Amino acid sequence: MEVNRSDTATRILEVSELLFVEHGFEATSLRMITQQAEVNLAAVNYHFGSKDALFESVFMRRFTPLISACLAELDALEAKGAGDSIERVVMTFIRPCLALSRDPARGGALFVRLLSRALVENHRLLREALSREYSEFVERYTQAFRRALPELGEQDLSWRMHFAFGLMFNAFAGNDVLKIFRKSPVVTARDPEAIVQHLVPFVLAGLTMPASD
Amino acid sequence: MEVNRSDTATRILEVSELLFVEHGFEATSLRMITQQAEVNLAAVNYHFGSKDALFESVFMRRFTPLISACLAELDALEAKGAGDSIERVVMTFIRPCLALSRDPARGGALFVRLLSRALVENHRLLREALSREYSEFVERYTQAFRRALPELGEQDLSWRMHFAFGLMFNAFAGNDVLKIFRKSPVVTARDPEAIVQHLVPFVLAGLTMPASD
DNA sequence: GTAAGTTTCAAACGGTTGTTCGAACAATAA
DNA sequence: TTATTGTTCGAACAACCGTTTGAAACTTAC
Repeated sequence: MEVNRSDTATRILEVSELLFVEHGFEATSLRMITQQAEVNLAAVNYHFGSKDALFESVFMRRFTPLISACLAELDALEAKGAGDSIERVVMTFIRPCLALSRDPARGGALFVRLLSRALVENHRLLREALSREYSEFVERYTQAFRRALPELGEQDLSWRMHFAFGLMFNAFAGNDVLKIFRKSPVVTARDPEAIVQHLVPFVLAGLTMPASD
Repeated sequence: MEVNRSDTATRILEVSELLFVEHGFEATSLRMITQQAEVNLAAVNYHFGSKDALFESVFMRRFTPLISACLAELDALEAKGAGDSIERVVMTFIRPCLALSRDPARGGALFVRLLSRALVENHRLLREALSREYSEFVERYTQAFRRALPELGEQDLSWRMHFAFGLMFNAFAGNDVLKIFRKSPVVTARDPEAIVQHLVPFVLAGLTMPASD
């Protein structure tokens, strides 16, 4: 039956998202997942086929809409002829991330951490899928950045995009490298709006400084 | 005998460093390590006690000297009265990282990736050890940044340090989030000097922009 | 009602995990 | 030399892994 199927499957998806973020893919066993989701052990293989396929489902469920939202914002910006404002281009990426972080079910916020983890872990299950299906994302943003920062050479442009996206991904993922060294985090507030309020000027300062080459 | 012991133990350490970076802690089995290091399976438990303890040894072997080197540079800078130059303060962190990245045995460069992985994975084996023994690191740099950027409020200062260190850690770890989306990396050169050349101005731009609060 | 199709369930599969053990070996010291 | 200590080795341990299976339970359609 459709309702039950969906019920079990999405319960698995949600618990998996939580556990994958908390312990990582390898350290999360199907038994941990199915116990916490209160479903039978065999349910994962029945509904998703394998643990690997489950991970892809968990990931893509959030990732595809996020990428689409960013590109849609970029489309809209360029349509109204405001594509040469670097701040606005940056915001087309920030806003969908912000929306995810605000997800009332908290699943979205979790996912940003999963995304960041998957990227630095260079996950074997995602390497092909990402470069195959989402190279458009990078191409589009490279174009957009080039247009909004016309005074930069290709070298400068590459480096600054590299730093800017790394910074933004990590900021939303809440990867506070300093927090880990001491008991109380440097920044107590995890409020996504507060992040953006400080993150955007920082990123823009780096992006708009005078060209080096 | 001392030579043999060290030989086996350090061979384990070096292979582990490589495999932990490549596959992660959980996905690296003792059998993979001992096979590649050409030592007996039981050698790990004999020399290190457990897989967990091995990880701590692998990590601390590089981490402790790195932190010490940074603090020594900071000491030297303040001793010669140049502590109010934010660029020089930043460089006291950059230079030891750079030295690690240039390690001819390549172990150092690998470690920076391991460090970054461990930080975003928030490794259970490191959480306590780091905040227990290395809070001095954060304290010292917070002081140094506060002195070099006196016009900033505490809020601004926290955020900017948060962004700056996240950026620097990721840059040295070579976590190119854009690279993953397409076949050829945005930045082909992995040359540490080239990284620094572009990284430092970017970080300084964010750190020195006008205060927001 | 019966039949067909879908989903759940307990149990087991073969394989791998980290760890332990005691014997074998090597090296040092008396 | 013998005794002692530190190290290596193969074999085994119990526990856990992802996956499969076939029967039970349930839902839907006729």
